[in-house]
Amino acid sequence: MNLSVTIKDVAKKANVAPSTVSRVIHNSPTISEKTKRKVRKVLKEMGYHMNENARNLVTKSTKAIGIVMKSSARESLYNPFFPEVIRGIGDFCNKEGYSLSLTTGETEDAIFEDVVKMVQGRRVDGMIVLYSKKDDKVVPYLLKQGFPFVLIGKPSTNMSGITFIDNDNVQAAREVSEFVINLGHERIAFLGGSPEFEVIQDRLTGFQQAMEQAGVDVRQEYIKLIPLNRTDGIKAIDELLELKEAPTAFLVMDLLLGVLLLGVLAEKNLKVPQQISVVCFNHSEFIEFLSTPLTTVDIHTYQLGYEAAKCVFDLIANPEMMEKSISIPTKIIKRESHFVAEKEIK
Amino acid sequence: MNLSVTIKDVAKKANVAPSTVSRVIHNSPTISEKTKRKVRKVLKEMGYHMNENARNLVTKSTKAIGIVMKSSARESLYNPFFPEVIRGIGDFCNKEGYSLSLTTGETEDAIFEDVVKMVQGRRVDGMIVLYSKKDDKVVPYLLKQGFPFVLIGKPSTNMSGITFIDNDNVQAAREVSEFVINLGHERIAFLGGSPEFEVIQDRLTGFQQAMEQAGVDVRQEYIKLIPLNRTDGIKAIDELLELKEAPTAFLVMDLLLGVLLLGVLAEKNLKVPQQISVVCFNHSEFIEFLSTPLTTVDIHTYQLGYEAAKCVFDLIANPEMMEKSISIPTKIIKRESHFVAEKEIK
DNA sequence: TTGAAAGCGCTAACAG
DNA sequence: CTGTTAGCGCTTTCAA
Repeated sequence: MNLSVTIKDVAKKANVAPSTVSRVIHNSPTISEKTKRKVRKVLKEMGYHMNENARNLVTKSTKAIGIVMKSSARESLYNPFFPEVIRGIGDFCNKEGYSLSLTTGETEDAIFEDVVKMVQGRRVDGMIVLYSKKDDKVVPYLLKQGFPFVLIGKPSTNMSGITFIDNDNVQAAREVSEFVINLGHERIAFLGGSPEFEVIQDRLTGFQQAMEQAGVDVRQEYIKLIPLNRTDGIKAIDELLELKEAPTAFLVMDLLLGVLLLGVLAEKNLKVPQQISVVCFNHSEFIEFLSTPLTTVDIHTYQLGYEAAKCVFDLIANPEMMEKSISIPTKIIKRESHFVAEKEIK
Repeated sequence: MNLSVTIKDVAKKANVAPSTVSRVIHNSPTISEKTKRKVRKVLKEMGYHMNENARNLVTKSTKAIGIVMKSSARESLYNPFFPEVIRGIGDFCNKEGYSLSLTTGETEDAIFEDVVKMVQGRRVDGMIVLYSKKDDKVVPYLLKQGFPFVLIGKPSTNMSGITFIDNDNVQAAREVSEFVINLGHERIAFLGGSPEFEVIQDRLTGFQQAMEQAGVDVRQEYIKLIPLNRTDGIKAIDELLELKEAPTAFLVMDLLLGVLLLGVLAEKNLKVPQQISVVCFNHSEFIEFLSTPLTTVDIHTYQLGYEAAKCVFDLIANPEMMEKSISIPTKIIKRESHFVAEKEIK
């Protein structure tokens, strides 16, 4: 391992004071071009590189931002949200010369400990919390510490002072519902997602609003709020399809449930889009690999991450900044997973 | 923001020397229980927390390990490898009280810069490189620096002194080929993966070995080495299916290609497993959501990450350690995506 | 325009 | 068993 070259070493070799070397590194305007050239030469010759720890110690900044993952990274396994959002955050941080630090805990408590370590240990300048969960300790802690952080998602009720980035899920669901309604559908199913997530509540609201406005009844038996797994998914789908008046269209809350649905429909020989329309939240390039061209709602995960990073930087630069919330628009990516129902055709 | 409590503050309040506080924190046996109790009380009262930067500066360790991502995190987007391997690494690091630091660059050069910053800036104690690519600068750099690192994958040719973790892909492919051959298949296709990846070469070798040993001809037109995307995938699959003697079994190198294949087969009304057998590398829990029960090869991505982390810790603890390589076994997860061909039935 | 000196918060000899 | 002292490598007044 290369013995490390310090500012002192460089200073000695260049016949200047350490402080001068420091100034050259920071390109201070008070240093003559001549010395700068001289010092830079030695810097290069000796292969100098900054010891970030020393710098951080004195500047009290770390050039790193922390990312709080959902308890159990496992949950992120299924869908591309995690890598996509990291990519967004990473891109912005990279531009600013910042690095990323992840929590590694698996349980809620372990993650909380990670966060405390990052914050109190001054390992990061700011944090991005990748989830929003009720009764979670992380956000309240960060809030109490006055530590700069941004939440991706919607803060749970009655918390203020939080800057967050989210989609307008009410609006997105309304739009997509209108789209399906305008195709002529009236028997529309709302499939998937645990009701405890804000996201699902919002989308449900949007769905109901659209239905109401169109004067179409929302039938409770068409609404299936279920956890994201095969068993519950199959069960819900079967129940829906066995209804005397089975739905003609499905609003699916997650791509994986969409895949599941397509499988079941294929088994039952129900053709998409000829017999059933399907629209699915959380677009991913993955859908290109499916044989059925699925219409999806793109929530722009990358943007979510990118904007979150941006906000955290603003917050770091100006800690007294008012909290704000940013809404990332969603977009319907239309493919042929739906048909124009009779009502419309006539 | 909480003004930070330092060891000095605590020392003053507890009427001891800073070094004593430090010793208490590290639970040094040379401190009397009495002082320990006293100091610990003050520690708690004042909400003391270590400043890691200061500690790192003097101990020259960082309690963090760096992860080098593939250029373009985008590539990792499609499959669960990335989150899974991170989970494995993270679990181990968490046990050791280490945190993770990710490269954020998108281009090869940017990533290289990130690595240099991490290494020279002493931001991490060791690194894990998540890919193995020919002509990549990262591994040679780490090697030259004598910096502790572990490679996930197989080092490109003629590099020694590298500790790496990999699957035995030759063996895995041989096994899975034997499995398919034993089902009675002779027209077996090998689908997918750019030939420039070691992984693909190894699997191809294993496939050929198994075929040879079984005395079955390997037909070149059954081997399709293609990049992982819809267009090329569809093209290759179509070509295979249009052969006068189309394959009766497919060895697919990636889950996504498997999904694509299932779609095409369904469209052509070819039943899996009744008419065609499919075996797919890179198992993921995702396959539970597919309607066709696909037989897959589990490469144990989590383990790959976990073992890599372990190795890096060994290397950090003992830098002079001989390089070694660890092979993570693979496992065939049998489902019903294959049939027993006539040869066997008779 | 540059240098000297102090100190960031911590650890680690070395005394006592 | 505990205190004193001297840095780790860097930045930053303050003086010159």
